[in-house]
Amino acid sequence: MAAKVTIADVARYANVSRQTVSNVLNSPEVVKEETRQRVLAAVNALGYRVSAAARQMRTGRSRLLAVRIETTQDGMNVFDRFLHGLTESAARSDYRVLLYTATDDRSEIDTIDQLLGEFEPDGFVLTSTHHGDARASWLAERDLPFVTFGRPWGASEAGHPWVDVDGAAGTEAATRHLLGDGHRRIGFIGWEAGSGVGDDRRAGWSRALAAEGLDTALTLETDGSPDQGRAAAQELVERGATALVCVSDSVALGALQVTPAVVGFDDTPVAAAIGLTSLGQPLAEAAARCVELLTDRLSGRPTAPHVLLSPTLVTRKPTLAIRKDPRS
Amino acid sequence: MAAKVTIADVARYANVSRQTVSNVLNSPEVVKEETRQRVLAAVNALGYRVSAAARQMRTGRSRLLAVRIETTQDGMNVFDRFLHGLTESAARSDYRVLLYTATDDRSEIDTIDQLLGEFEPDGFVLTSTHHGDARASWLAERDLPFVTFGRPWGASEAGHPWVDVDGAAGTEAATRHLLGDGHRRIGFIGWEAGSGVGDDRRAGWSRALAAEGLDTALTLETDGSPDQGRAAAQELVERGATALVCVSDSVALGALQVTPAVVGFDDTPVAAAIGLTSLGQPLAEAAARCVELLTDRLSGRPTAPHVLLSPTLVTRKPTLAIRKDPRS
DNA sequence: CACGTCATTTGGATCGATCAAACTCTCAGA
DNA sequence: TCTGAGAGTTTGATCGATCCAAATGACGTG
Repeated sequence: MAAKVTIADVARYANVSRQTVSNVLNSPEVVKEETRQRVLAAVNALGYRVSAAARQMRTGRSRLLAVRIETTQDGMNVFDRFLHGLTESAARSDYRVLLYTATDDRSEIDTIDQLLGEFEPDGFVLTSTHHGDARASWLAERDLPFVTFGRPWGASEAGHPWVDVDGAAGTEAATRHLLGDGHRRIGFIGWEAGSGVGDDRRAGWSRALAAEGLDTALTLETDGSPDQGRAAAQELVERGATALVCVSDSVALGALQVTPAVVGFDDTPVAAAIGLTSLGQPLAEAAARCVELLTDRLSGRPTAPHVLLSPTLVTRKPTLAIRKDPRS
Repeated sequence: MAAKVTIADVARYANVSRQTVSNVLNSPEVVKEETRQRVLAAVNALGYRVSAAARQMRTGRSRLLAVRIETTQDGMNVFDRFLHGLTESAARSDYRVLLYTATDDRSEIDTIDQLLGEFEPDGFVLTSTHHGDARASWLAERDLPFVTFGRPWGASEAGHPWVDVDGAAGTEAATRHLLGDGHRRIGFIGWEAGSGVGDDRRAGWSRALAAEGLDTALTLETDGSPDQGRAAAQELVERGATALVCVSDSVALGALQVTPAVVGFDDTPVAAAIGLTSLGQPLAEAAARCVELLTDRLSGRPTAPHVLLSPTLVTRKPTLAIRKDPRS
C-alpha cells in the first residue's frame, strides 16, 4: 500500500508552500504559469490526490450525491439503467454516487437526515415522485439541493428542479401509431386513478383519440400486474377494442396474451424479449440532466427550472404469444 | 438547515470532555454507566451525528464500500438485485455503498486507484470475476480489503475471500429435474469454453447425465444471445434432444422458441414473464455474505475463506411460446 | 496516613486540506 | 527617492473527530 501523499509532500517536492499547491489545483489563475507547471509536475511525480475527507472538513463539500436504490419488485423497471447513467454523469463532474435504501417516504427522510449528519452529501436525487411527496417538501423546507426524476405531481411540491419523461406525449404517439395501423377502437389499461404518472399516460392516449373524434371509454384500471392486465385486456377486447395502449410493460405482458396489438411502457428487457412494442425512456439523458441541474445549483450557476424529455416508441413484432396447450 | 452539532457541543451539554463523548460512542465499556447515560441523553437531545469526514481524517476509516455498477447489456442479469442487497447489508453494519463505473479491467483499476486516493473506501466488492482477473491480483498485491462475488477462476488469483453461487450444482439439479420428467436426451447450450462460469455450469449438466450413463455429446457453444440460443436449440433438437439446459435466461429465451422443455439460469424478470423454468441465485444472501466477509476482515475478525451458495430451481410452465403467424 | 492501584476522565496534538490575512517583490508615478 | 498598487506567494488558524499521555479520584493496604 503506497504511503499517503499529502499536499505538504507536493509542496516540499516543488519548493513552494502548501497554499500554492492548493491554488494550482483550485484557482490556477492566481498562480504564475511557471510555478503552476512545476507544481503539476510534482503532483504527477508523486501521484498526489486530494483527500476528500480533509477537503470536506474545511469546505463542507463532500462531492457526493445520494440516491435511494429502489426495490426491484417484478424487475420490470427502469431504475437500474437510470442509476448507471447517473453514476457516469456524476463522475464526469467529479461527483460520486452514494446509495441508500428505504422502505417508504418516512424512512427515506430519516435516512436522508442521518446521511446529512454523517456523510453530508452535497445533493440528493429522488426518484418515483408521487402526489403529496413528503420527501421533496422536507428537502425544500431545509433548502437542501436536490432534483427529482419525476415531476412534482402535487401543487404544494412545486418549485424545485426536476427532470421527467413526457408520458402523455409517449402514449399519444403510441396511440397515433396504432391509428396509423388502421385501428379505430383502441383501449387503455392503466393504474388506479390518482397516480400522477398513470393519469398522465392515460391523458396522452385519450388526447390522441379525442383528436380523431374517437371513443375514449375503453379504459380500465389495474394494480399493474400482468394478471390484471390480462383480465382488463379480455374485457376491453370483448367491448370491441382491437388494440391496447398500456401504462407499463408489466400490464402489457398480460394484455399480450389476449391480443397482439399492444404497446407497453418503459421498454424493459421483457419487452425486448417477447417482442413487445414499447415506449423507451431516454434514461441516460435523464440522468445526465439530473446531474446537470444539481451541479449547476451546487456551483451557484443559474439553473433551468426543469427538463421534460420525450420517450421513443420502439416498435417490434411479437415473437411470443400465449401457448394454447402448455406442455411440460 | 439545522446548525451542525459537533462533539464539543455534546460535551458541553453533558458537562464532560470531548473525549468522554467519543468514548461513550466508541468504547462504552470504559465509561461509568451514569456518565454514559447522561452523554447519550445529550446526543439525543442535540441530534448529534459523527462527522464521517472528521472521523476518517483521524482514523483512516471511511466506512465506505466501493462497487462498480455494471452496464446492463440486454438487461437479463442479476446485478441490480445483488446491488440492492449489498446496500442493505452494508447499512446494517454501518457501511455505505459508493458506486463507480468502468469499461474494462484496466479502467476499473485506474478508478479504484483514484478512489483510494480520494475517498479511501475501506473495501471493494468485485463482480463478474473471470480468468486472469487483473483487478483481483492488483488489489491483492496491495493487500487491500476486497471480496469478489464470483470465485477466482484462475489459479493465480486464489487466496482472497469470495462468495459465489454453485452453478454446477444448479445445472445438475436442473438436469435431474428434466430426467425426473422422463427426458433421456438432454442438451446443454452454453457459452464459448474458457469462461469459468460457463464451463462450471456445463460441468453440472454433464455430471448429472454421466451419473445416469447418458450421452453428454449434446452441447453447443454460443455468444449468449437469444438468436444463437435459438439456433443451437434447433440443432440440438434435430440431433435428438428433447430438453435443454441453458447457461443463461438469455440463451434459454431463444431455445424456448424451439421446444418448451428448457431451463434457464438466473431467474431474471424475463423468465418470470414468459414462464421459463430457471435457476435463481440467492442474491440477497450472497450480498450479505460479501459484506460479512469484508467487515470481518476490516474489523480484524477471523474470516471464512469463502462461501459457496446453492441456486434454487424455480419451475414454471411456459405461458408464452413462439407465435407461428405474427400479425400486426 | 502515605502510597500504589485501578477506574474514570481530561487536555493537547493531530489527521490534510483550505481560508484569511500578511508578506515580498516589482514597477509605475509623484 | 519614496509611496502605492498589484501580482505572487507564504504563514497561521481552522474544520471535527480520535489518539496519546497524563491527571484525577476512590479505595484498599501496610
